[in-house]
Amino acid sequence: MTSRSTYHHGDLRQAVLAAALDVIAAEGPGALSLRDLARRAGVSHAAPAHHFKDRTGLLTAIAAQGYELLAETLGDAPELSERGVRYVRFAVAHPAHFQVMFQPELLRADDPDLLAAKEHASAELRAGVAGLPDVPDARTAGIAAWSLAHGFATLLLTQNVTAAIGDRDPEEYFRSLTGLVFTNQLPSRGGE
Amino acid sequence: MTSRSTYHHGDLRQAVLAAALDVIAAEGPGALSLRDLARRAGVSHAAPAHHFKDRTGLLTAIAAQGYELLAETLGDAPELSERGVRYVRFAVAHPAHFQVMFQPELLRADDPDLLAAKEHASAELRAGVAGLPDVPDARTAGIAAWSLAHGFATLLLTQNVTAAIGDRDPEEYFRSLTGLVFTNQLPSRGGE
DNA sequence: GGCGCAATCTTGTCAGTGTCAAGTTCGAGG
DNA sequence: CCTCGAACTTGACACTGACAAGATTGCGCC
Repeated sequence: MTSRSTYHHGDLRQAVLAAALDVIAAEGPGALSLRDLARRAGVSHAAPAHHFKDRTGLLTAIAAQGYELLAETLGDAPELSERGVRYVRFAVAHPAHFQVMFQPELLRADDPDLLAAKEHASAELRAGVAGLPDVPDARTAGIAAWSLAHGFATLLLTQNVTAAIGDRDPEEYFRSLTGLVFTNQLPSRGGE
Repeated sequence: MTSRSTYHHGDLRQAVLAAALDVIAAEGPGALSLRDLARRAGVSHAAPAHHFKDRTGLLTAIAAQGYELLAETLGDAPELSERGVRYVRFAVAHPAHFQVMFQPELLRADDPDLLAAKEHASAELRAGVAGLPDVPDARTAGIAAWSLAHGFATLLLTQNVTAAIGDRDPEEYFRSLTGLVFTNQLPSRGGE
């Protein structure tokens, strides 16, 4: 893998993407170095740039791939709370993608592939609240659900709830979270 | 400000911190350059290192300051939902701090100041769910509330809900979110 | 089959960065 | 006044992203 007889690598794009995901998952996007990725793939220092143009280009490609994966993961989940679980599942399964997707400064916001993938995932998210009964403001409800899932996923990946969930499965724990919320066991302003 | 007669700057630490916050808020932590901060303060390129040791040291100092500011902002809020609003308020008022606080790879996790500040803020968060009536699992309820607030704050700062809230005040919008959640207007699994 | 061409990869270079080491300036406390 | 340590400077080194120009290769098309 590191040595190669042919002049052309054959699948450099995929190799660089995979290596980048490893680095990001382990040390964050800031530790990403195009030259290091080139070394890992056994090519010259400028080879990756040919496929991604930029460091920003690489990160944008990762984000786009992430939105596609998210859309896939959400897939055809039957109802809203299950979509939340799927959202958490995605974050756990693809932490590097998740991290990059939500740091706009790292990305080329007007990239066509990114926009298309984002819209794709966005449609899946919206579908979750589309047929909800007796909800006055479906859009706000959707954002509430998104906030809950996104917040939990973020806190999970940043090691901020590891102590609380112990060795329980994150998805399962999130199910109990939604259970609490959806059955109104969180009191409001003094039981209003 | 850029020119200075004395050999000593006088307040370099604060100057660098302030400049760093500007840069981070505008272009993210990745755009941070110690040499650039030195230029802005009108000192030599290695001067900032004397106060923060590292790039990591600077970011750790920012995160610690952030947790102290968060603890202050949460302050003596009366009840849980109001603490959520305060949490969002903090994120909007101090976006640079917020961003850095939740990127562990950027920080020196064992820094004493950081740990102390984090514990300080954590205590404030816990206080919000301390005296909740008739909640079986207060810890889980706290994480649910934290997830909701944190998720909304993150989505807000990453421009993912700007379209939805329009020109409304983020805090006010979040209040309506918690309203939805706490009054159980989000249906569960088909009305179970 | 082989020719040309464009995609892929290499080599070389430049400015910019973080970090370390060693020297310089300054001010406070004895 | 003098010393000593904190604050800052100067210089250096390895590393990085980006660009330009050249080498190599596989593939389509005649």
